[in-house]
Amino acid sequence: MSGNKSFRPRARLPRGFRDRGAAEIAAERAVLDTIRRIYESYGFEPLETPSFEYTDALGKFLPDLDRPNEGVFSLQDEDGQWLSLRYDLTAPLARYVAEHAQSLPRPFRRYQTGTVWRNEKPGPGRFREFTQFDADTVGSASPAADAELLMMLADTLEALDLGGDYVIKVNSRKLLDGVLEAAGVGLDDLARRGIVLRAIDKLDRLGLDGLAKLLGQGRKDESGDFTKGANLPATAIDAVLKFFAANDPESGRGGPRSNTQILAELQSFVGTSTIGAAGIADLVALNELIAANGYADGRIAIDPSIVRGLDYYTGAVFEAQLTFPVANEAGETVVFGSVAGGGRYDDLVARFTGQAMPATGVSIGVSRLLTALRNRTSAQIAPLVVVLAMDKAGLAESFALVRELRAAGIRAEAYVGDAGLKAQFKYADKRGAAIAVMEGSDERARGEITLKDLALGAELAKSVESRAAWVEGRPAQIAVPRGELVARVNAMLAREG
RNA sequence: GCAGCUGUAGCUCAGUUGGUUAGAGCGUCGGAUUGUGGCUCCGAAGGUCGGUGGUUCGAGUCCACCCAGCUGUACCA
Repeated sequence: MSGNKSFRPRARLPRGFRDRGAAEIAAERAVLDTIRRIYESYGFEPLETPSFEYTDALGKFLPDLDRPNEGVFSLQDEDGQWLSLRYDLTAPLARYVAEHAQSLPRPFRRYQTGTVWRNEKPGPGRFREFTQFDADTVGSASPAADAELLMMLADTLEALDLGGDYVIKVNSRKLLDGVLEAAGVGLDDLARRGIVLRAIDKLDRLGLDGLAKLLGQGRKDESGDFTKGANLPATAIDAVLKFFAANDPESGRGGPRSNTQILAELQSFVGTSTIGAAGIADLVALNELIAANGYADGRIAIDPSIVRGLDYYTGAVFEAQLTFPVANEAGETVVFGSVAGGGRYDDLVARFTGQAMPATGVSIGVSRLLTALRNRTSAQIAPLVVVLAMDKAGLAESFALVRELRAAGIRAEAYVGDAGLKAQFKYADKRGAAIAVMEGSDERARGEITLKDLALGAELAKSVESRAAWVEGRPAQIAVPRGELVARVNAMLAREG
């Protein structure tokens, strides 16, 4: 590289990764603070774990290959062991609990936020590096633990001003297993079960027709790509389709139906399946709790078509979807996944310990949520005062001025560039500064400073016609005694609101 | 991975049936104005026309392959 003088690296970002500026950071902080406030009010306590874990602890080794799955970013440690960047916060939690089970209270309820990484193809609202905010309850098999998380998620989304713009859909993997069992798909037929579950997951996009094809021979999409089907017998396909036709919460018999109505009709579809009956019992218990607390008003809705991709889920599964269309930078409406999800993963800790340890959790996709809200929210940033550099003699005094302002709790900076005054004003504009402070030789001689209200000045500039008048008039600026700096700045900021 | 669409200045785009030196707006920088943001005027910088090969007297324009981006789809262990 150094041998080739003409080489210049192209300044560019790896795909799926993003730079984030002041506005987005402020917006994310606001969201994180809100979520944290709600989670803490529920009594969850914080936990942090490292970005890297041993790949086997994440369960990301390819079967029969001494190599991590491509979906995680991995590297080999000096001793040859594989490390991977965490792809969610749940697997590290399972490792943590397995490592410290003896000393933790049970149920153990913790929250955690942080960056996770997935080496996948990026898309709308899908990044290779993003922020999640999780809460989990480990050590309780009770539907009360799931219900609590659902209600807390609803409270959180409300606190994020999403009231009326989301729905949390709940299902149970046990229920799905029961339906499949009743339809003749054995629980041990993992490959076929996977295909069927993935097909069900696409019901909202493909409809019953698409689902029927995926359960049978397969389906060709508009682009001509063929997706292999599950090759179920016709009777099984009928049974599954009937189940979803009857339990579509949207279209079923004219409008959305209540959780109780849906639950009442589930029984006939699981037949004699024990696991199916258990799934229904879980959902009934869960619904009683949320209904008694007023959350079954459409915010939390039973929806038997919710599956979730991760295969470690064992019981309740849920996801929060936004109910308004999301547009990309080009203004096109785009297919946008759920902004939060979760469920019960009763076997994840036992992977390490061999001891049963039921657990359930929820995860908010903070990055995706921020993308969806991009055009709806703008976080407030404290106003900025810039002290301009008039001449070298005043530099030390500039720093004295900003120190005074900061001591009074005002965000202030001294201009440290070397451009002329005109450029300094442009700089202050670009920074979005509220006030510029000037103390040149004229002011010093009189023991004064000059304050300029930049927002007001910009307003007044619209009605100024000649440059001479604009310069001479010096709109929106006043000379005040040096000693009144803080008081006058505060007064000016107060006027801005 | 599969498919469709799109690649021309920092950004948004124009560029005729292939024809001199590839343009505009915005933005950037400088000046008019050596201590005042806006408006106006003047000037400047900024381009491997995504890449390679081909057709042609001549290619930003036509052809082939490749690359990248977007969107959808698949996969997401």
